[in-house]
Amino acid sequence: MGVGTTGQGGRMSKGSRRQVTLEDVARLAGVSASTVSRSLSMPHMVRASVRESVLWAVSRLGYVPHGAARALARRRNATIGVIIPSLRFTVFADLVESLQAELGAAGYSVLLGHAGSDLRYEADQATALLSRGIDALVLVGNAHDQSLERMATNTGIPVVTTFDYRLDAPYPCVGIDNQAAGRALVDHLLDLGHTRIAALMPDERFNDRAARRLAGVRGALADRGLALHPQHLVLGDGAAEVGRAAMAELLGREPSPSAVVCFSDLVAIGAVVECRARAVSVPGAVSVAGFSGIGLAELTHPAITTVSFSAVDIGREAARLVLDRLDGDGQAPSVEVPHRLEQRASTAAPGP
Amino acid sequence: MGVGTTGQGGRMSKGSRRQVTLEDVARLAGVSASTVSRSLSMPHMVRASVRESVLWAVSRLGYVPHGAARALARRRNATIGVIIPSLRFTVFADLVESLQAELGAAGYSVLLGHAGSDLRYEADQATALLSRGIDALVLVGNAHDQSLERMATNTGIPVVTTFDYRLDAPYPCVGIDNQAAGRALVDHLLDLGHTRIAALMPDERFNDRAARRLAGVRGALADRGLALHPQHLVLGDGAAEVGRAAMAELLGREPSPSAVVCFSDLVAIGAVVECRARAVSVPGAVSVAGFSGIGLAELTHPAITTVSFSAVDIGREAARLVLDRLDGDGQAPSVEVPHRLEQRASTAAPGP
DNA sequence: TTGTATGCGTTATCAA
DNA sequence: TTGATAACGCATACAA
Repeated sequence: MGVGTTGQGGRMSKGSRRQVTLEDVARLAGVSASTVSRSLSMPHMVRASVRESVLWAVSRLGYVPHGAARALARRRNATIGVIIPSLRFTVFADLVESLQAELGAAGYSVLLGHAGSDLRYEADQATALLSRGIDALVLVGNAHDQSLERMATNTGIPVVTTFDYRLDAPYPCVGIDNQAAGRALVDHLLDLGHTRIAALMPDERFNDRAARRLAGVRGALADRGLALHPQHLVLGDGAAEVGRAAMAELLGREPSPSAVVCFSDLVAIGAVVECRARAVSVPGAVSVAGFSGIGLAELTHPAITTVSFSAVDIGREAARLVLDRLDGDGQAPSVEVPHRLEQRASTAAPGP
Repeated sequence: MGVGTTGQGGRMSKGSRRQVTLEDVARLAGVSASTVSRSLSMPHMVRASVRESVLWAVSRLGYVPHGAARALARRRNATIGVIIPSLRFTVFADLVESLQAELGAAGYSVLLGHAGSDLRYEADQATALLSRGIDALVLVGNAHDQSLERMATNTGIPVVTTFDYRLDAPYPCVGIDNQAAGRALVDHLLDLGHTRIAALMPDERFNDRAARRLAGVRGALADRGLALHPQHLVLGDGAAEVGRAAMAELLGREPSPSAVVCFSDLVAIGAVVECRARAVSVPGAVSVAGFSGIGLAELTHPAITTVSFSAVDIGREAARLVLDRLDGDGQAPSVEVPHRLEQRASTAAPGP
C-alpha cells in the first residue's frame, strides 16, 4: 500500500477535503471499482497491465484504503485488542512490544487497554475494545470477570491469555508455570538452609499469577514440614519504592525472616535498597530473591537471585496463537514458556 | 453502553453467529432503527419512556455498537494513533499509559505503533495507522520523515508531538525544553568545578531530543570557553547494559573525563555499575549524571543526579491538545512541561 | 419526538 | 478476467 498520502479518519477540518475513494481511482485508471479493489487485495486475479495502471492511479491520487469501510465489508478489523495491567511493569511493556511486532508483520494493528489490577475495570476495557472492533483479545492471566467471559463466548472472538500457563486454562494460553517457579525459588532458599522465609507480593485475590506462585511457595515449604508464617506475608506490588516500604514493614515484624522472596524484581531491588539503608547486610543478614529476570536485576549490588523468563517470547507465542485462531486451523496448543532459576549474589546460606 | 455481551469484529468462527444490529433492537423495542440510534447517541432527543424500552432491549439482546459501521457513518473513528520509539523506555510507557487514560475517559481508544529510532519506519507505522483509521496522531519529537509530514497535511488529521517543546515546532507540541535541560545539567557540573565533561547519548541524527540536549551541553561549555572533546562523546541508547558498555569505552579514552552526563537515567545507572566494577569511585573519581528522573535513579547508590520531568504530565497535556483539536476550538497552544535539576550524590566537585 | 430514505467506502456475489 | 449490484451496520437530513 505504497506510502500513500490521503486517508480517511480525520475530521474534515476546515477545508473539508473529500476522501479519495476507490471510485476516484477507478475513474482515473479507466476501470471499475471492483477491479481496483481486486488489484489491491487479490492482485493475481487481475491482468498485469490493468493492475499496473491501477497501481499508477493509486499512487498518483495517494489513495489509502478506508479502514472502517473495509472492516465493515469484510467483517474483520485487522485489529487485535490487548489488555494489560500496566505498562509500568517491564514485562508487560515487553509483551506489548513483542505482540505489536509479530502481529504488525501479519497485517494486524494493536488496540491497547490498561486494566490496573481490577478485574471489573478489565471487563470495561474489553467492552470498549470490542465495540471498537477487534478480531481477537489478548489478556494477562487466567482470572477474569464473569461479564468478560460472557462477552467473549457470545461474540465468539478468540481469546488468548498470557503469563500463566496451566492445563485447565479456560482459553489457549502462553506463559510460565508460576507454581513451579515459586516452588523453585523457595526450594533454592531451603537448600541453602533457610527456614524463616517471607514473601513480598501483590494481593493474590487480584492477581492469579501471584496466587499460583504463592501456592508454589507454600507447597515447597510444606514438603519440608514448614509453613509461611502469617507475619511473613507482606503485600506490595510492582515498583521499587513499594518494595522498599514493604521490606521496612517486614523488618519490623517478629519472627524476623532470614530470606525474602519478592514476586517482582523491582520490588526485590527496593527491598535490597531498604536493607542497605538500615545497614542490614544482603545476603549476610537476610537473603533476597526476585522474580522475572529483568536486566537490572543482574546489575545491582549484590546481583539479585531471580526466576527469569522471556516476556518477549510470551508475546511472540501469543501472537502465533492469535494468528492460528484467525488465519490458521485453530488447533495450535497452549505453550509453556520456560523459566529458569538465576542464582546470584543476593541469596546465600543464613548466618549462624 | 451497559456491559453488553454480543459484539462484532470476530471472525464468525464455526457457528457463524450473526451480529446483533440496531435493527434487532428496534424490532424488539417496537421502534425504528433511528430511534434506537438516537437513544444511544443523543438520549435527550428521545422521550424517556421510549428510551427506557430501547435500553431494555439493548441489554436484553446484549447489543454492542459496531465500531466500523459507526466510524463509516460518522466519518470519525474515536481512535487516536500513538507512535513511540519503544515501550522499553519508562518515559514512553508512562506517556502511553497517561494518554490512554485521558483519551479513554473522553471515549477514544489508542492504536499503538512502535518506530524504533528509524524515521522511515515511523512513517510506515503512520501509514498503517492511518489506513486503520485514526482521528489524530501523537508522535515523539519534532523530527519526522517527509512522507509522514505529507500524509499528515494531506489527510488533515491533527498531529501532536511530545517530549520536545520548541517555539518553531511544526505541530502543536508538549514537552520539555531539552536544550535548557542539557544546559542546566552541564552548568551544574561546571559550577562544581568540572572542565572535562563527557556525554553518553543516542545518535543525534536519529533523535532530535538528544540533539537539542547536546546543543545545550555545547552551549553551556562554550559560555565558559570550553568545548566537548571529540573523545568525550560516546553513543549509547536506553538500556543500563548499554550504559555500562559505553562507560567502559569512555574510561579507556584520553583525556579521561571528570564528569559524564548521560541522556537517560538507565544509561547513567549502567555507567555507575561499570565504575563500581572497575573500582572507579562515583563521585570521587568521576561524577555521573542522568536524565529523566525515573524513580530508580533515586534509589541507587549513590543516588543519581538527574534532570527530572513528568512523562505522565506530557501525556495528559498531549491528550488535552488532541481533544482540543478534535472536539474543542483547536486553539489550545503548545505547552512546555517543566524540568528540574535533581542534585544528588552521584555528582560532586572533581578530586584534586 | 419519531420514522423514512439515503449515504458512508469496501468487498463479495453473480453474470457477462 | 471484468463489471454491475447488493450487502455491511450505523448516522443523519428531511419529512411527518
